[in-house]
Order: sequence, then structure tokens, then C-alpha cells
Amino acid sequence: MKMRSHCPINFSLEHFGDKWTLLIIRDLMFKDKRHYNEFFESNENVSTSVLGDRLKQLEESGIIKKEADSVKKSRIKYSLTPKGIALLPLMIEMIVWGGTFDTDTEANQDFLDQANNHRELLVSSTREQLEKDHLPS
Amino acid sequence: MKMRSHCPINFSLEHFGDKWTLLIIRDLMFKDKRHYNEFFESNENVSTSVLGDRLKQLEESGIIKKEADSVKKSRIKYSLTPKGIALLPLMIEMIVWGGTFDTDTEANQDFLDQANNHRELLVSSTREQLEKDHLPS
DNA sequence: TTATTTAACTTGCATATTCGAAGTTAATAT
DNA sequence: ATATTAACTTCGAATATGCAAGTTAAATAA
Repeated sequence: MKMRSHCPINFSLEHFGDKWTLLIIRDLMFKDKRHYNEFFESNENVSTSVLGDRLKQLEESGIIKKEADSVKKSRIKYSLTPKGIALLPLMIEMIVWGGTFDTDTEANQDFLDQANNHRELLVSSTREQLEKDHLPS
Repeated sequence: MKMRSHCPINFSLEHFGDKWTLLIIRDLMFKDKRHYNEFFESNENVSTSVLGDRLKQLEESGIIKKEADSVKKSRIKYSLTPKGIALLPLMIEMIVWGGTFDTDTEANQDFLDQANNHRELLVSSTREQLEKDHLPS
């Protein structure tokens, strides 16, 4: 990967500084989506070519991983890695900022209140659940 | 602004989901840069056309504002608005993630330690300083 | 006073990236 | 045997980006 600089913000942007990558992470993290077609059916209408490309890049950078679904072996299941789960605090801040400044937000008010008033608890309980669902046991 | 959805994460991405916007915010927030040519001279080599476009969009969405420099009246000074200062927690999480996973990071280790161990204090003290420097008194 | 420099853009064009529609492959389900 | 589901690939068109050059207006230097 060609890096413009080793500024940590730039490093983050090189990994997910585009309009689509974090929507896939959102689906994995907060919407229990684990399959290609579920990402494809999201509200924001990603195209198959962009979706395929982003999934590939996320896997290459170790943020997600693919595995055969335990039920149907032809089906591919996507999981967050520890590096992907580490994006949780950032994602929460994205929700807080967007939920605060979009007058028509769909953000859950309880979630916003929790994020504002009991952030540590929200982060740790969500992280625990993600580790159960995504990391090998 | 055409919005793909009112998901708060999508709302955030519509505002700064690209490779350049948050680098301008970084310069304003952490590097004391307040002028066009200072942003232009950043390590990441933004082109003038993209820089001009992003400054315009950030102003239109109320994240930054322009004003005449108090010293030279021909000079334009950029400031963060409250909506821009509200990006501070998000920016700190970008620094933490990037600083954690880039083996060659330039991130300041003290800053990372503070963000990990005394986050509230780091946020509030930085916010206070930004309010002094950027908001009208 | 004239010339040069600085600052903040704007424009035009070549290149690169992204998009959307359609096609492909392989494994089920009927 | 046929249809459907899932996960992609491919390709031309639309869009965004990068680069060089040009513009404007004020400030400083000769």
C-alpha cells in the first residue's frame, strides 16, 4: 500500500477514507450482517463492483476475514478481526456526530444518550458481544 | 446535499468520507494551521483544485468558517465552528486507531497514552483550547 | 513609483477512480 | 431438469482527481 505519510490520521484515511468502507463495517458491527448479499441490500445502494473491491481491501488490510459458512459450505461468512473490532470507538463517534447534526437522523436516541453519558460501558459491552460473535472461540 | 440515507454514519461519511477533508480538519485542530497556503504545504500534497473544493464544502456545511485576518486584511483566516470542534472525539479515535496499527507511525506516544488512559481529560482540555482559538470571544 | 512577491484562489485538461448494468460460476432448492 | 441464490467479474460510461498554468488583489521591495 502506497502511503502519503505516516500521520496516524492519514493512515486511518488510507484504510477507510472513502464513502463505502465504513458502511460495510457498520453492517458487520451494528446490523448483524455477515454475507455479501446482505451488504449489497443496504439502503445506500452500493454497486457490486465497489462492494467486491472494498471487501477485498478490508480483507487484505486485516480488518475483516472470510470463512466458509458453517451451514452452507458454499456460502461465505465475513467476520471482523481484532483490528476491525478496534474501530468500535471510532464508529460510535461517527454515530454521535451524525446523530447530533442531522436534523432528520435515524439514530437511536437511547444509543446516543448512552454514548454521551455512559460511553465506557457502551464501548465495553458492545466490544464483548462483537468478540463473542466474530472472533474464533 | 443529496443524502443516500439518514443513517448517522452515512451522514458523517457524506460530510467527510473522502481522503482529504479530515486532513484539513487535522491541520486546523492539531497543527495550528489557519491559512490556505499552510494546508497546501502539508505532507500529503493536496492539489489546489481539491483543496479549494473541500474548503468550500466544509464552509457550506458549517464545519469551518472564513474571516479576514486581523493583521493583514487581504489574508483569509479559517476557523473551526462548534460543529467542527465537535469532531474532536472522532479525530482522537482516528489517531488512536492509526497510531495503534501503523508500525511506522509518527503519532506521539504521550498523546496515545493520554487518549487511552485519560481520554476525558484529553478531550476536555483540547476542546477548551480550540474554543479559545477558534470561536468568537 | 514601479516591480515583485505573497496569498488565495480558478480554469482546463489528462488521468484515474467509481458507477451501474449485465454476465459468470457454482451450489442448492423445486 | 430447471430455477434460484450467493458471490462475484467485466466493461463502458460517468465522475473525481491531479497537475500545470492563469488570475486577482494586496503587500512588500527596489
